[in-house]
Amino acid sequence: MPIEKSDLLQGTLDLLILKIVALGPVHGYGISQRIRQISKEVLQVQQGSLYPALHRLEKRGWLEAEWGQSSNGREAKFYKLSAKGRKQLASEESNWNRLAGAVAQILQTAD
Amino acid sequence: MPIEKSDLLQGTLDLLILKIVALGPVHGYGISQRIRQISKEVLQVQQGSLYPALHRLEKRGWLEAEWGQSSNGREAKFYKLSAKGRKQLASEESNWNRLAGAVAQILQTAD
DNA sequence: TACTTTCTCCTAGACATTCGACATATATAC
DNA sequence: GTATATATGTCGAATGTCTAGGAGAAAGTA
Repeated sequence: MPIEKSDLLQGTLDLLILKIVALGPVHGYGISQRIRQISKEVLQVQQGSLYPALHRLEKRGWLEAEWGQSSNGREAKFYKLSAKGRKQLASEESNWNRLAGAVAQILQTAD
Repeated sequence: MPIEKSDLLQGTLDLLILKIVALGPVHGYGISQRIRQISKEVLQVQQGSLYPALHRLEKRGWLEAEWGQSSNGREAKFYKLSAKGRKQLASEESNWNRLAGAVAQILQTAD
């Protein structure tokens, strides 16, 4: 019964989405599945977080959306990275490394 | 001129504070200094984040506070970890490792 | 046929956290 | 006497995430 903490590290959702989309066009539902799979069920995006995030990223010009057909013939909105999005991803990735590295430093202070 | 992103990874502030306090009694101002120093200026806690966080952690019973004198003779509120706080730190630390590891996995997906 | 699950999109409201700006006071250095 | 560093705090706005809903179409099961 230990309370399971949140399914994400706050503030990393945009980064995760950009990274997944960078691998090739995907629809929203597919993004959430891939995040779960690649992270071996550790990370999990709720739909109420996912779709607002996608709209946010699209509005900022980092993602471009287009309706198409998913692998089983259903309508789905596919996202791909824009040039701006690629830059943003690089920036967020290095920022993550900087900050996560710094947190690691603090956690490693001998005690 | 690239916009400097935030000074913290959202959601890690409690963990950082607990970890610093675990090293020995400190006052709030000292906590923010140590976080900055150990992280080599990468992480920085704003006062508007720090004090509410300290009160929050105290209210939850993870920190205990006591007024005393800082090294230069001024009044300062010193915090130390409670037993509950030690457990919480352990839990947050392992949670961080889990989640940060999962993020790393996603960032390492070959592309 | 009817029922359930899976896939796919979406929004609204509540909640917690963080930030920027402000307010206050003492000690030290110039 | 004026500025800087030390020290604590509050308030309001902005942001992001979650819970809890709603919707429909396809596919699998009874």
